[in-house]
Amino acid sequence: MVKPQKKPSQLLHVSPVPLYTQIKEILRDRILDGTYQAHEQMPSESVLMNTFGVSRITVRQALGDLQKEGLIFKIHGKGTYVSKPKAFQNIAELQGFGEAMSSMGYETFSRVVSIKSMPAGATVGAKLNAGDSEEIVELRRVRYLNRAPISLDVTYVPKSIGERLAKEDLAHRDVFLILENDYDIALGAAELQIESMLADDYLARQLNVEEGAPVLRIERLTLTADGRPIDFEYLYYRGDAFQYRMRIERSHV
Amino acid sequence: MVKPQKKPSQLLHVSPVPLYTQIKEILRDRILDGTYQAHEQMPSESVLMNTFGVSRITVRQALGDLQKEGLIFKIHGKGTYVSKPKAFQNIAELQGFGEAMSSMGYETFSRVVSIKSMPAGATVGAKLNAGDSEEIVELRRVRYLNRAPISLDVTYVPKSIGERLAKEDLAHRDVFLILENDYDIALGAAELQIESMLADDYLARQLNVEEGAPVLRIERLTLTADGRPIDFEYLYYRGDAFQYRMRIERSHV
DNA sequence: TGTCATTACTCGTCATAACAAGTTCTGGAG
DNA sequence: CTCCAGAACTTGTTATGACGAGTAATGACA
Repeated sequence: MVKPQKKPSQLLHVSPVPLYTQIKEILRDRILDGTYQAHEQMPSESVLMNTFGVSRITVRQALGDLQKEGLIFKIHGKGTYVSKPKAFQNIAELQGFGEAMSSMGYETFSRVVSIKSMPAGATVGAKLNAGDSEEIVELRRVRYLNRAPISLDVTYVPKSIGERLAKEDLAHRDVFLILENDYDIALGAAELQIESMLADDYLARQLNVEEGAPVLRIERLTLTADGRPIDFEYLYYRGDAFQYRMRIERSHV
Repeated sequence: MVKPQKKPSQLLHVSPVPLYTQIKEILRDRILDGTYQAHEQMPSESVLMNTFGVSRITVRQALGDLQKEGLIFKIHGKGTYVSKPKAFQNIAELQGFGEAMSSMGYETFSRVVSIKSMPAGATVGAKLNAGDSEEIVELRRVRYLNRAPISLDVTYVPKSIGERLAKEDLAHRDVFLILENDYDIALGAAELQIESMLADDYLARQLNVEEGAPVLRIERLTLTADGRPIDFEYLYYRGDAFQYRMRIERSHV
């Protein structure tokens, strides 16, 4: 029997959005607007079942999602509680190189080493969700900080974007900012992978270091807000001259 | 009706560990040992129900947990697939080494190289908000992943905490988890600094690499939830054997 | 008064059942 | 042969029911 609801709220049973999502949103609102105060109580599952007129499974799925978000936590045998509002946003923020440096007051510019169209190949193709033989654009730049070379950036973007980027002032403008401001592409998250390696001959020349010097190698795949990969880069930083800094938050609990 | 199991494996129905956890472990093992190959299919839910002799709810809970761990992903209407092992591991979340690795199903342990009390000194003192001559505890551990040395951790904590830690099972337990669970210290954020360097003689011996091999050097200052520094570490990772992965979000929009 | 068993609450686990909503394949109609 | 409807799969959502396990308050007994 699917009795929609008697007294309770305006849950839509025929809606395209599932019940547990609707309940999750309602509860989240109540937490954020203070209806449920930080660090105590929360109606029990059976109470929520009655107020929303749904089954326990549905309530538990809503609560489970909120727990994953870190908004609430549960204690077996006692109840469900509202977390302290601490863990809101990751301070780990996605920034381009120039963005980060200029916000710290450093003078930067980039020298474009090369920019060319080529087949994606297996590795890059997989990252950018393109076929091996699909044409993409590779952009190589050396970034300078206070006139000293600091990193080599090898950037891969889809051909459509690469051809537009080629016309831009890449020496002074950040790719991230061009994508966002000029092309109206909302950026979402990035996946990073960091490792340590030794400079080979090519890298050593570009970064003006000895061959065999330590280099920080970062692989970065940037995604748009809706999750499509749009920019894949290898960043080779001089190990002696740069430190990658970030701040990360402990999840919930 | 609680029919234990007919043909299937050795699931313990009376065990203190829930069925879905047992199934999760079994499936994770099969993924890690290659029984289920990367990036294609996985038995469907109904197949798993039959093979394990459990209900769909139980299977789904096991699969859901594995998905949260990033080992698998699902496609509505198609099936469940094994993630490519590269597929990030997680997010901008503060985790200890063991925590991160064991959640991926790897076997880890630590060898305590030394643990001693000493004056903080200028650098560490500044990080931990202590006077130069204040006594602090230094803990050196080599972390092993599948029996191979993977990193050297040099940890500095206030004397009061260090003396308690000295009595703990540091070979198998994460300092983060001890602080949170046993000492009731809520952790907040951490500040990281990453750079690339070459292994010196001492590091080379500890990590079993050649002198001059690339090493990832991470400086990490961990703060409690209320912002007090509590743990300052230098982590030296073998550059050839480990990659530091993370996912960060674009802030504003 | 102090101890302990009972009870009533909480969340945790698991079964059975049904339908919805995607995907893929197949077979029949044109 | 092409195209499209439908079957046969998949995962997604939801209901109902039951018992287990942890917590806290009650009340009886010593």
